[in-house]
Amino acid sequence: MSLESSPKCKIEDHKTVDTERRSDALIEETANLFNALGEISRLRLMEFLFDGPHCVSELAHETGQSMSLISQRLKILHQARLVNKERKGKHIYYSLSDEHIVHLLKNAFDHVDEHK
Amino acid sequence: MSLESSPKCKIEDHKTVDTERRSDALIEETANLFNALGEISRLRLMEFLFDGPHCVSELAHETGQSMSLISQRLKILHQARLVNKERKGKHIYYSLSDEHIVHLLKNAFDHVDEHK
DNA sequence: TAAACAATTTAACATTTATTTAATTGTTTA
DNA sequence: TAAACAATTAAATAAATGTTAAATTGTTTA
Repeated sequence: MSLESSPKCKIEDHKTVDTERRSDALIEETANLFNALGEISRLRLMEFLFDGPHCVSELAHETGQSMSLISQRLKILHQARLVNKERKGKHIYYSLSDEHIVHLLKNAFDHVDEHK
Repeated sequence: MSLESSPKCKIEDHKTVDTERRSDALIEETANLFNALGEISRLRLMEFLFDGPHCVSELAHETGQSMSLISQRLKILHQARLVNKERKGKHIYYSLSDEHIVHLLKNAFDHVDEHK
């Protein structure tokens, strides 16, 4: 932090309410969840999964993109625990992790849609 | 897309449900909202704002970071319509844009907290 | 209106992230 | 078990993003 841009106003100016702060770990994981959703192509993948489970080749086919790309995107969503992964024979099926996530996504879409 | 990694499985393999897709604009704006929340420092700022409106110098003071940095982060949150901005004298007060957003954030924190 | 204060902007740099292509791993089936 | 298929990984590059420091804008007050 530069000294120049440090605020000089008196602490008394501000009524510091000082509500309980969440742990660094919680903030970090939640930021990671949002970050995974914060990219158009990955968010589209999540939207595809509203229908139910899809395998990688299916999503690649539907979006017209390479399996490699889809797989890498799904990996990020999986690491953020936004999707589940289950192998059935040759295919690996991905699905939205739970109803909590479905709710969160629909909420966000609705919010943005209302504010247009 | 490379030809090599293009899926070769037959379309008949996949039961394409083909649910209505959201517009590119809606997906883009929603991704932008999530993206703004998808960074630790910005998410912390949002958490500070649970208390109520805070001005830039206040947030800089509370976080021990430069006003420039805080201002730039708030700008991103503001462009994503996550916070409102109101000048009162020398200070500009930022606040969470609405209850929708408060709800969305608390939801996400709860979800991540449960899955630990 | 000049000085002081609060916030923003700009430009440079460092870091992170997305995409492409090719190689590799794991599973099924002939 | 070899060939075919589905998915993942790795490495290289290109693009986007976060931070720092300095300059600038806008508001108040002496």
